[in-house]
Amino acid sequence: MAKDNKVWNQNDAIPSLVQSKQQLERYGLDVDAQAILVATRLLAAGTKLGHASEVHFARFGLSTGRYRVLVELEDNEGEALPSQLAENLGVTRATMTGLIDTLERDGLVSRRTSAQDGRQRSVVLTEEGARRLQDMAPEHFARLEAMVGLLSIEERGVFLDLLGRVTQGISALTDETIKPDKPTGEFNKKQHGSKG
Amino acid sequence: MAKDNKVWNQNDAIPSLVQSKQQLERYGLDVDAQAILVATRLLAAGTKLGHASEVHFARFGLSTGRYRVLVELEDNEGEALPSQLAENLGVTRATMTGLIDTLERDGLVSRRTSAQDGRQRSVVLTEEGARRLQDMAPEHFARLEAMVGLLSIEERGVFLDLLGRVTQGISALTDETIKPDKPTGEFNKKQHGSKG
DNA sequence: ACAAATTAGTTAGGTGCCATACTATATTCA
DNA sequence: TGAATATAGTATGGCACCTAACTAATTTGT
Repeated sequence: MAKDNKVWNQNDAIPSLVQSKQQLERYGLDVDAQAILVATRLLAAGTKLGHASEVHFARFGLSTGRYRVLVELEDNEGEALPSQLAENLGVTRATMTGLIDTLERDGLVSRRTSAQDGRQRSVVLTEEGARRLQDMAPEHFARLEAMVGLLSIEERGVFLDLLGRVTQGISALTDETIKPDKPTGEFNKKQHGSKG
Repeated sequence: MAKDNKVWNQNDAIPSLVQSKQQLERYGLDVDAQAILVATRLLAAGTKLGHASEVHFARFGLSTGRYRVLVELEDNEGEALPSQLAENLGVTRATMTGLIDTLERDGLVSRRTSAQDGRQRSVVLTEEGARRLQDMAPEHFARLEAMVGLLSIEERGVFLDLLGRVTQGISALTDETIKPDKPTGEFNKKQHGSKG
């Protein structure tokens, strides 16, 4: 039995160009292997990022979503409606309920019924919530900075540009139909707002 | 009722440089705002990617993890051990059990007890599993290609390089301690966020 | 005024993944 | 030989997030 020294990094599954080529060959597809490589690496990075983000915020007793709720509250002068928060964070109202539940249980936010509209229960950032943000900020931002520490200032700008376009491209995975490959405009996905 | 003409609804609000600056100012931190912006955008992209990936694979009755299991099996001539799969995919063995359970239930893989080692139960890609991969391949790879379609060939190369280094940097979020960053032989500042 | 429709928020149930602890088999060593 | 240990796989329980259905409050239509 092989006695590999498994270090157990998450480095394991970095897809290679050879793998992409093999796959495309296997299925008899005429697709640019490099594009597939970029996309596959991106997906792998996304998975890794998501996990790392949860690990990171868990250090401060938070999750990615709950942290974002706190920041969003702070950006809104400490108070916001659940529906607002849900929309701004891109999660469903049901998810927001769960996030707020936990935050409230931990004393980081509190719910307040609206006097004007009895259906609304606005969410308020508590002192402890604000303090949590303050306390975690140094380490949080230091780690974020370290994350891009392997890029030079210049490269960060380039990366930002490219990442922006790639992020737009993510919708190619979720769109109903496959769109023609043309790097010209941005398209609206499916509208979700009030009746269109 | 506010009827904003926000065209970017549903998607997470894209963090801006101004927001990063405001945050750093609010907490009194001396950190490069652009670095934070890049990191924050990256985290947002990661979240979006993870979700989009699940949506994408759900079209084919799979999840991201289950698809990766099938591909890994195909790369290993249709058979592999759960522990192998778990290590190669960077998930725990417990997670792999769950993935295999579902794949087996759907008839895409089957379990086979090993004659040599009674503890091992190797996983075999079934005909239907191979067919599933074949069937989904055209759309799958077309969507992947479309995802990076907003990047030119050259830009893809650049992006690949930068993404690789950023992916390495993700460990900055999960490491026990914050490591000093050494970009390309330059000391920016102290990485200890301690004020004063 | 009052039933119908709309809206805000919550509850219920499901998926994907993980950590911990457990069972069963194999190996090591006194 | 037999107990201790290591390994392979699994069961259990947890979190994050989702969709769909639900309750309560407001608005609308006649």
